[in-house]
Amino acid sequence: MALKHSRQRDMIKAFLMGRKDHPTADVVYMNVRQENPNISLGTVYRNLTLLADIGEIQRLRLGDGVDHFDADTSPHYHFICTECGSVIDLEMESVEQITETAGKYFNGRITGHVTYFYGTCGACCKVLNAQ
Amino acid sequence: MALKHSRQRDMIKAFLMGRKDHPTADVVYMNVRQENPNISLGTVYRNLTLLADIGEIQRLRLGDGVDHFDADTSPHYHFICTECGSVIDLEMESVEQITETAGKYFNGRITGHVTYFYGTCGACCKVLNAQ
DNA sequence: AATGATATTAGTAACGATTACTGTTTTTAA
DNA sequence: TTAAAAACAGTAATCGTTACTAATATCATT
Repeated sequence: MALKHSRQRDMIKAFLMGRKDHPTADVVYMNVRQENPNISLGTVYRNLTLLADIGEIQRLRLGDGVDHFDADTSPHYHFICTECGSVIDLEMESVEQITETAGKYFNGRITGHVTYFYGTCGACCKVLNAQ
Repeated sequence: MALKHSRQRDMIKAFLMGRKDHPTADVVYMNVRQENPNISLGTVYRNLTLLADIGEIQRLRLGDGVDHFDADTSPHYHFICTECGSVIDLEMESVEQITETAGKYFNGRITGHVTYFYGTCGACCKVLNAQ
């Protein structure tokens, strides 16, 4: 099944690259539809999965029951605001030593870890302080 | 709404305490049903949510799209085998300094983090080596 | 022990996110 | 230009979970 070019896939990838938040499939659908009103939600899901499978985008499972997608495939950490739900990149280096530490306590093979941080984002902190 | 005693809730809690894997709601349902065939799946979900809300059990979102539950409420890390999907406790101390590190790179307030490790568990390593 | 207020239940319907299906349209190599 | 197959739009189905409702169980008060 050789990959064939698709205008829909290009639009989805381009949209994701233009965002630094981390949209869900539905948000991608809503936005890409403004440019191509005929695009199908299934097409969005299929291409997001395909792009994630070939490593051109990253799928984020942040525990809110909805998948988020990120065009930045470099390993980096995420922060989720418990007030507004926004997802923000953290510009910190990967803490790989945590994997090694975990390995000492485990008889299998640990190949990686997933970490996300939660709390209150800057904007929500302001709002809360103003109240 | 004062909490009232419920035999169903007791059974669910007791079942969870007897397991050191981390069953899903459906697994809890299947098992508790052997003792009480009339119990409803909704009752299982409602009580798992209630028990998690009052802190008697822990809800785990491990990124596989299904919630897992753990009667061990002490903060500890989990390992997920990418071969067989099993979830295993890691006996390592909490790495709280990762939250502080992240805080330096962020202008909001970070209150916690979620980390899970993945790789190949001991049993699956054996099987893979034997092949 | 009987009463009554209400928390909880079983059973089922509804929900939201995602995937699968199907007949049609695009892509692309020959 | 043609033809194989990848991708599509549209829709139905699936899956985990939550919401609803009438009946039942719990429990403090009599």
